[in-house]
Amino acid sequence: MTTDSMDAVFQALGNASRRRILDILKGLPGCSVNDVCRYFDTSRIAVMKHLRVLEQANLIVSQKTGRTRHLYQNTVPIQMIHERWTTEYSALWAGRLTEIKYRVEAKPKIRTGKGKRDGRNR
Amino acid sequence: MTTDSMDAVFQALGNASRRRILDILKGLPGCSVNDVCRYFDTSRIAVMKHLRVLEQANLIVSQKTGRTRHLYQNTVPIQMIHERWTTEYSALWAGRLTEIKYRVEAKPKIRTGKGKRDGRNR
DNA sequence: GTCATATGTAACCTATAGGTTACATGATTT
DNA sequence: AAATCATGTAACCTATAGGTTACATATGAC
Repeated sequence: MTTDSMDAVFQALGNASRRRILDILKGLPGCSVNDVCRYFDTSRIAVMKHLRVLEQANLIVSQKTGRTRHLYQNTVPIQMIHERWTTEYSALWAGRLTEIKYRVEAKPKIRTGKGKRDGRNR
Repeated sequence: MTTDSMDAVFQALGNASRRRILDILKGLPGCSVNDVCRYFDTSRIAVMKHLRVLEQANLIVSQKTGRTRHLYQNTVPIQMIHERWTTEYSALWAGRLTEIKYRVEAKPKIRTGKGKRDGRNR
C-alpha cells in the first residue's frame, strides 16, 4: 500500500458522512445511490461526491446494471491498514511501550531555493 | 470517542508528513520542534502547523521546559480506533462476511429549505 | 412514443488546508 | 549586556473540500 493510497483512505475516513456511508453499505450491500441519499439531508450531488472520494480510496466499489449503480463496501484497504498497524504498533496496542525498536533515520536536509529569507523560519 | 474526534484523528492521519512525524516521535520521544524540522524540507512554520493538527487530534502531546517544547506521541486515540474496529469489523477482519449483523436504520428525511429547486438533485 | 426515474456533468460559491515571509518574544550562552 | 536560539504569531497566497443549482443523458414503465 503506497503512501498516496494511505492518504486517500485516511482522508476518506476523516468525514463522518463518508464513514456513515460505509456503515450503510455494510448493512445494505448492493444498494443504489438514491438508497444512500435517503439517509442524508444533503443533496444527491453532495452524496455522489462522497461516493467518488470513497471509490477513489478503494473503500467502495460500484457496478452498474441498467440505469442503477449498485454500491458495495470494499474492506481490503481497511484490512491492510489494520494488519499494518497491528504488526507495526503491536507493542503499543498491548501497552508494552518499551518493546518498540527505534529505527528513525534522519535524511540530509537540503531545502533548495523557494525563498528562506528569514533563517529563523527554517 | 465522539465522531468529531474521529474526524480529527483520521484527518490528521490523512497526510504523509503528519504520519511521518508520528514515526519520528515514536523513535525520538521528547524531541524538540527543531529536531522534527530536520526531517523535512518545508519551513518550520509548516511543520508547526502539522504539529498543531496532530495535537488537536490528541495524537501528540507537548511539554515545554525552558524555551524548548518536548514532543511525545500519544497512542490512545489510535488504540481506541483499533479496538473499535476490531470489535465492529471483527467478522470482516477474519474474512467471514456472512457473520455481520445488518442493523442500519433509515432516519426520516426532512431536508428543510436551502433550495432544492430541481427535484432530480434530491 | 411519451414520460418518469437514476445517474452523470458543469459551473459556481465559501471555507479550510497547506504552504510561504516577516516579525515578536522569552531563554541560553558568551 | 549582547548575541543567539527555540518557539510563537500574523498576514498572505493558492489549491482543494464540500456544498449548491442547472442541465444532460440513458433506461424503465405505460
